[in-house]
Amino acid sequence: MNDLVEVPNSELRMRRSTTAEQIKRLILTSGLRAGDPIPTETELCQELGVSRSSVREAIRRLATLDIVEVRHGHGTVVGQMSLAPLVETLVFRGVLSPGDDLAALREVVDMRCALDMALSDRVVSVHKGKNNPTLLDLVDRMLAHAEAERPFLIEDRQFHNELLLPVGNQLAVQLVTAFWDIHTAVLPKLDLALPSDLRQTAKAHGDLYRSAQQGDAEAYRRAVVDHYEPLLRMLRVKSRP
Amino acid sequence: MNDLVEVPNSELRMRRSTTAEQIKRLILTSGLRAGDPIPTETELCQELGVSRSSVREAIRRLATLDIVEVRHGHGTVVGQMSLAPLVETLVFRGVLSPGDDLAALREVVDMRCALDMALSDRVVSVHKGKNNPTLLDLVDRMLAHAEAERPFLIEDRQFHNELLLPVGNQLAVQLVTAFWDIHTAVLPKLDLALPSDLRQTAKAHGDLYRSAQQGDAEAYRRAVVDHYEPLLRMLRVKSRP
DNA sequence: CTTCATTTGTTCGTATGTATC
DNA sequence: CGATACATACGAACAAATGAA
Repeated sequence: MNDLVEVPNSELRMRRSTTAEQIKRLILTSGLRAGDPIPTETELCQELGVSRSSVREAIRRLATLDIVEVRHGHGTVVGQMSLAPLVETLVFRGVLSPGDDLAALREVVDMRCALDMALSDRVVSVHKGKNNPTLLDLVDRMLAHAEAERPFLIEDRQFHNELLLPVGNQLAVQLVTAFWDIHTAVLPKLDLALPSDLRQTAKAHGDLYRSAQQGDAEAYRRAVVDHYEPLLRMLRVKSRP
Repeated sequence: MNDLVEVPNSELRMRRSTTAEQIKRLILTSGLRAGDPIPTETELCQELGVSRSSVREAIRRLATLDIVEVRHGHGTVVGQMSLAPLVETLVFRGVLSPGDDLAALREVVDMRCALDMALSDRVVSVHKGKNNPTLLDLVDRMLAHAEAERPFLIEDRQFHNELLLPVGNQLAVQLVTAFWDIHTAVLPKLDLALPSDLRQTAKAHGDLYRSAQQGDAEAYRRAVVDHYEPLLRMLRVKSRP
């Protein structure tokens, strides 16, 4: 009965899951870069031969991955391909807390620490003997905020960003920043008392930069451990009731 | 004519960007886990008070992030929240090669190496003195394939997976696997001769496991460097014409 | 094996909000 | 201010896949 039905299925399968793929290929073959505009929805409908809704869902998919960026009333441009999707996925996994209490968050902090350790030699070598006013200023502001008993999330995030920027690996910077985002997004959603060792945390950042500037890799790695140790200890305690 | 339409605008604004958020909240408040079914599209339309198209686009977004998984003709279930979105984003960034030749791929391989180095102590400690038949078998098969001049991607991927599994950090395993996927997906799409030092690569894997088993962290780290060195060298050469 | 209900996939038409000129 | 182009949203209809009766 259905012997004669020639590949109606695979035909659809080829298209269904690949409307987004076709748009990606179009971006590649057109040599577009981040920020360049891509064809409008109606143009894509004609070029790809699919309906408006399909194009919209495909664009939604690509926008979710930050491969394109939709600007309401203006158009769609090629995106920055950031790690935003990674952040959203892992934040949700963290707040879902799959039975194992805090395991997801602990793994995120664990990886932050591991990344900092892995990059320690390079961080130290690029900052050795140099003076970075931005980092010095950030450390000062963190110390001031700590004295005033106020948090300093913005400075914290920017500090880690600036510290890794000169190593020359964009992906590394983005990964560290992404895990920072995940960490700070998940932590408040779980109703546990924040450590709030503000002074200790601010001081740890100062130690990080100072040891890097002095070219002391061992001291830098000790500062990394000090930086995460209170938080990791709290997570371990909380997760073993 | 439309004077009676009360606040259609702000109402829409509130909902527009949060249809996906509402579904996420529904998953959380319902205490659903990976694999559990979520309401059907029509049910979500009623519960959230939006059209089917909006629900579909929201679900598409969540499916892209692997927060849900859609099964045609069956329904939608909570997803695994894997790192698939990270892989797709970075693969595309890799093949887009933004002017800087091979820089994206080089950074990915660089991060693979950094992750392996960061986890070296833990890998060595969990394998020290133990016998893992799976890893031994994988090394044997890689050596056999190398002798027969055939690639062994499947064994390679599984080797790194098995090697890191016992460290107890799911995220670390997934990150390493994700970067492996990105690396092997991007490399063939750039038309450059693969190194194809099959024997050397197979031998490097044997060295990795052997040094871990013997508890020699220094030897393990040397094996990591040997494992990536040919590829990194090729990338550096190719990118500086 | 067939039939049927359920669910997702695709398409079309229409109306509305939004940004640019 | 209007005009145009674009994205956003909704609803209805039909196609395709799945699973159970």
